[in-house]
Amino acid sequence: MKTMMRRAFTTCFNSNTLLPFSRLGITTTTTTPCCRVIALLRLHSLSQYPTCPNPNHIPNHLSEFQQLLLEKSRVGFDKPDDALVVFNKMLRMKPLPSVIDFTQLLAALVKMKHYSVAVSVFSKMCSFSLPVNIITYSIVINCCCHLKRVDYGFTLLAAIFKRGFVPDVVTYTTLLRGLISQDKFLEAELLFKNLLKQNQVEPNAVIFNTIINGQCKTGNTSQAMMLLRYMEKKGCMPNVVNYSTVIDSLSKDRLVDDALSLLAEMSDKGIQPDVVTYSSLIHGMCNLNRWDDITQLLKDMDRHKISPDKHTYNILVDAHARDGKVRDAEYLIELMIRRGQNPDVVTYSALMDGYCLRGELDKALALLKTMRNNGISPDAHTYTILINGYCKKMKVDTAIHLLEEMTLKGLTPTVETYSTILDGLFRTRRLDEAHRFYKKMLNQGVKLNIVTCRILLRGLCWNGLVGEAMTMFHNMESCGLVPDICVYNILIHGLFKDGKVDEARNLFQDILLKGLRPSVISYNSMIQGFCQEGLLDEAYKILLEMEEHNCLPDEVTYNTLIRGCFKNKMYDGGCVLIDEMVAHGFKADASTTSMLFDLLQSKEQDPALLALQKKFMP
DNA sequence: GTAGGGTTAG
Repeated sequence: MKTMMRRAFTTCFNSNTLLPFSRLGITTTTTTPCCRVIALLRLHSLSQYPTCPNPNHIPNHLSEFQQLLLEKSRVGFDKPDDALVVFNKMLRMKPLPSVIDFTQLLAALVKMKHYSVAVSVFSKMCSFSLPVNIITYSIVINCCCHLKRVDYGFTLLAAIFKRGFVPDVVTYTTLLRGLISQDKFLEAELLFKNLLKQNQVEPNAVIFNTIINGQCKTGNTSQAMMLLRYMEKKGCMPNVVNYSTVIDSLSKDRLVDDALSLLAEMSDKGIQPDVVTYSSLIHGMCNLNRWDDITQLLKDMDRHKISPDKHTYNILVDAHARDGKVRDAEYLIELMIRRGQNPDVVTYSALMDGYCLRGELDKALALLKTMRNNGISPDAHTYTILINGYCKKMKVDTAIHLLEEMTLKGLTPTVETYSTILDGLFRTRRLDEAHRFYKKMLNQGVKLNIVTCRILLRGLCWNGLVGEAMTMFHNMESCGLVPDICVYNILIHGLFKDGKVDEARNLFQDILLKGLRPSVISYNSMIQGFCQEGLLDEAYKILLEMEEHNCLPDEVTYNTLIRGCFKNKMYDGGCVLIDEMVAHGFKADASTTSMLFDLLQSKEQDPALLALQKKFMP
């Protein structure tokens, strides 16, 4: 009897309904697509790397100063004072070193990231009336930008004009980058437009890319694409960096097929893609689990004699680790070492994330030690991954201990670190501690982001404090945080769970009023809420509304509604929906299947139920 | 020949 019923299921719902292994990313065969990726990498014929020139070789035609400087820029200025020693030596030289020599000193300091020292050397140069030129100024403006003082950069621009120098395209590019890095993209765009309008600069691919990149980073990839077209129209041929920037942004937006079109386009135009172009695309494909495309891209790289670099390997290690394939990730790391690409903190953190996702905390912890033994310092992100692993296993005390440890090691916990622990405290229902911890993180000056808000709202709802969640929701905008669709979804779910149907209904209506689009999760939450309350009519109306708003129902939508029908003894409706679901290519999930299983065994004498039993038992 | 600005990984 049971076998017969199971057979009925398999014909009706296709196979592996109960255990959709492949969709969980768990595969038991050995010829998975990602294995092919690894096999391909192993066969990659491009393991020859250009030999580096001997870094210890110092040409003997350099001046005494230049030798000193070259030495310093290689070993680095241990203390900023070293640079001042060199500077003072230069001041005593006869004849006085040239403007190029002094500018080289600044450039060497920039290379060591001693931006503030460079600025103070420059101001000394000015006070001694030493010669400077537009290049010197551009370097110092760049330092100001790195020190988050783009305003000083503009003060220097004024000084440039005052002294009769002419800012060039590099000067302006530096300033634009400074503005963008300080979230002043609109100002940057305005300045750029004015520079073009007034013919102040002859724009090149770099300055265009600065703006293109700014548009990409502010979520306007389509505008970046338009600028790519515009620069070409203006006679400035886009290069591989311009294309790679847009391709990367498209890949991040999951528009990988558009990214592939751009790749084809650049090849048509004779612009050779490089390892960055391919790595960006591979990253995009990894996010969508499009393993066949990854294989194809790696083949293309091989054909074009482009070797994967550390970034490429890190992307692949991360993709495998996140897919739970830690053995493959480990193997990729071995492979990258053999290919001369040294794994770094990003590589090992990705692997650690894989261990944590599988709950293999011992391995994750052991990896932390391995990293240290290999001279790689775990950073704040590494610790956050580990902390997240412990929180997900409900071992919040260990997580808090790790937070203390990282602080002792001089690492600054980020908002992600704190949010992770907060989530752990909520999950373990340690409400008082969550509250205290939240206050503490605010006192630390941590700036909340939208993810923290989601954690707080979900934590409050989860613990039956929907009222507090709603209060927080109403205060969000005063903190400069705009609720997104996830926030609405969390609250709708919470309100229904608390029986607050009217409030949930109102909030759902607010979504459109706020100019947001309900996601499939929003609709599913509404359907689930209405079904729970026995409001099947309203639940069904939501399904129709989805179709009106071009939001395709998914497996969860149908399963929720079908279970709602069964629970409310609407067997006919459930039956129709099952047919519709199967017609859309979806299957019953485990919970619906077991519910139906029970119904088929039921001895209840409902005519609709009998019809249902007849339908599923041949 | 000589000094400055651009794209990728958690």
